[in-house]
Amino acid sequence: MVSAPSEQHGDVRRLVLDAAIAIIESEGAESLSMREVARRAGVSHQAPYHYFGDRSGIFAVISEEGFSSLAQAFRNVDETEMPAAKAGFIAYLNFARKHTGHFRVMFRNDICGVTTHDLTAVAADSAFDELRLMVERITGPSIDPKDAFTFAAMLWSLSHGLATLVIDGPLPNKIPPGTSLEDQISAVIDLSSHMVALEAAEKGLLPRR
Amino acid sequence: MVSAPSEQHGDVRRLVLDAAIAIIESEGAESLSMREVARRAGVSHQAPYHYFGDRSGIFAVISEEGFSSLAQAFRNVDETEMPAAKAGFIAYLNFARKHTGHFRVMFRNDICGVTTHDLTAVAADSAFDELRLMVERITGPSIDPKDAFTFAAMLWSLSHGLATLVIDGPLPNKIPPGTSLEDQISAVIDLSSHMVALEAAEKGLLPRR
DNA sequence: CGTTGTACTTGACACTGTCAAGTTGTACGG
DNA sequence: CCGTACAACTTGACAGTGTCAAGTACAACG
Repeated sequence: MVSAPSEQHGDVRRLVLDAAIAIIESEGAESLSMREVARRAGVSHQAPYHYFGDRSGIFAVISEEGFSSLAQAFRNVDETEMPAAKAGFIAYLNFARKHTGHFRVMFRNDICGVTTHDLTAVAADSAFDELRLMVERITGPSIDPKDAFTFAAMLWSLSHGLATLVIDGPLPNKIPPGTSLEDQISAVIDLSSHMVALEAAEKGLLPRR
Repeated sequence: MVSAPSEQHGDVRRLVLDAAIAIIESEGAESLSMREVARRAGVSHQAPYHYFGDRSGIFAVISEEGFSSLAQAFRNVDETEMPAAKAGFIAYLNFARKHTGHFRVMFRNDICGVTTHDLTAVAADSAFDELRLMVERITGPSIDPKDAFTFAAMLWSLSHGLATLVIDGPLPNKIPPGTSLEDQISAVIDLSSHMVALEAAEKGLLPRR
């Protein structure tokens, strides 16, 4: 019979996973080597292979963890202090900056295979469902489901694009003199949430409050 | 004295570059190997190294090409038939879908080093400048430069997020039953450009026409 | 003809992902 | 207490990879 994972078991697995995430955070997903991961975790070069099957397996688990964590972040969004859209943007960007290792992997079908690994796909789905719930909180529940999907996709695009450009893209190199990156980011977020509110209002969708 | 590159020179270089782009397009940037590139181009395993220095060098050149090409795409945007914002979104998405090999590399600092390779950085800058010019065409020239930057960053985020999600992200797996991916994409684009127009109008920035 | 430089090629090395086969420990049925 | 079974690893081997170093072929120039 299969026994529950022992502490040791969980330890090594976690150790390996954290080593991988740390490498991705500092070096990028490209230069992650299973053997280097093993070295940092203090185990043999085959231990990671034992837990994750192959290289794409470890990426898949990181991706799954990331999507679950993102869904949780959406769930925790507190829209009492500011418009839901703004809170959502901030939550998304914070997630990307805090969990850069995860974030870099989550949207890379070529290495983690959202389509091929079932658990990852499920986690990604639940994150998107959470986003759709947030849209309903922005627009009210009267919105047509198809419009809600479109709205959610738009919000996701906006959040995701901003986060990607900030983390890996050329945007930080281009801030005009006299302003800081943080200033620019919050300016973009303010502009975006204002714009979203305008759109919702024009559609007759009242932001609840 | 340095002679102009001979035909042969350009041929091999182009051959190598195109082989690399083709591999990235079909397999992703992760699994690009210099030796496989060389094999496909029919040269020795060191020929690519000769032209591009190292692996990151070939990515840098592809990235540079991509940004130049993107700048050109912005320049070619024809806003006589539809609002400039909408035309811009479509141009961006078309670029990403048509030049997927380039696009996958352009926003990956970890492998191509926008910050480290000067030519790439210059090309990225000129693409962003082109985008800012487009913003002025949307809002009119009266806009404050700082606001123009924020506006441009927002537009870039929106375009980039959508393109990324469509190409590599989980969005295509999530289209609701009864609609096609193309339908959803154009719905998101319509929503986005409508929203941008609202924002511009509210700011008193008239879309010229 | 000799030199110089470009455009490559051949050879070597340490490192990588992965397959195959061991080893260790531990839980459990008898 | 013994045997067996299975998880949790380790050790060993192999083809493939990026990159350094050293060659070769050949055109241009003096």
